[in-house]
Amino acid sequence: MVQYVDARLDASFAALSDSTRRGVLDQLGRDQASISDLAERFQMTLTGMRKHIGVLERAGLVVTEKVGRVRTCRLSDHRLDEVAAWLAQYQQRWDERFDQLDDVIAELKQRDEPDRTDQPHKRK
Amino acid sequence: MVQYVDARLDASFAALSDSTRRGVLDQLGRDQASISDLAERFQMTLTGMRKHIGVLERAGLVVTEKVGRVRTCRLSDHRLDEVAAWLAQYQQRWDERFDQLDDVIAELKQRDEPDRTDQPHKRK
DNA sequence: GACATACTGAACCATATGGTTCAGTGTTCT
DNA sequence: AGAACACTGAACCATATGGTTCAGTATGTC
Repeated sequence: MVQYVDARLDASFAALSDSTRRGVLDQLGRDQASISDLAERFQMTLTGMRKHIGVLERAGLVVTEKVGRVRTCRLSDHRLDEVAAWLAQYQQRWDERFDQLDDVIAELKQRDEPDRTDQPHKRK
Repeated sequence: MVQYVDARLDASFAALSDSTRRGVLDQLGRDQASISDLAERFQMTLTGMRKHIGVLERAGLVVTEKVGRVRTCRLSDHRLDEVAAWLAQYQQRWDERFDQLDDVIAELKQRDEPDRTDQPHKRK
């Protein structure tokens, strides 16, 4: 099951790694749009845009529905929470790591100046 | 200059779209490591790991330094703030969009039943 | 000096990506 | 019925990705 989360993270990050696709998400955040609309706005062929939409769909970020001859694209209810969670955890650990560095530095300082034992640490 | 941000976002998201690389970041968050250390832990050849490190370096997420014959890898001070900012903005707009949908639905209801103006909104 | 270690670079492989063109298919408009 | 429209699918292209092997090079160790 960890693998599924991993695969979804892979797909989400990969889908977001293209600025055209980020632009499409942005656009769909304003209003739903057809493939033609998006192709015109981002100056590319219908086929090209269809592929981007396919990537976003497979990543679960966009849903589409075809009515008559037009396929309408909308943001899905996938709020990128897993991505946000990964990122938050990364940043938290990053901060902790630098707190530890602070501690090490403080300890080294204490070793250098052993009589000043009541120095406050910056963070933590 | 918007393009530079775009390119950095591209590189950051692309770097994060592989679970081995996310694992490496995680590992480096605990402690610095050599290419050999990482290659062994993630069960791949030195050359393979070197490539992943190259991707992470180019994305600015990792810095390396070669001393003697060993290259040591560390997290860089790049805290993924741009990525976090993009994500936060996306989620914020996503929320706003669904709030707007609530409003539209409420208005439609009012138009259908003009005498019942005090109905509470239902959150989708 | 001989040998092991740690990495590097080139070459290769299969597959994916980001795009195109071109030839359909099905829908809507007149 | 015929034309215009919106999309689809296949084929193609150049480049990137995620991995490998193999043959170096530089650096430590005995």
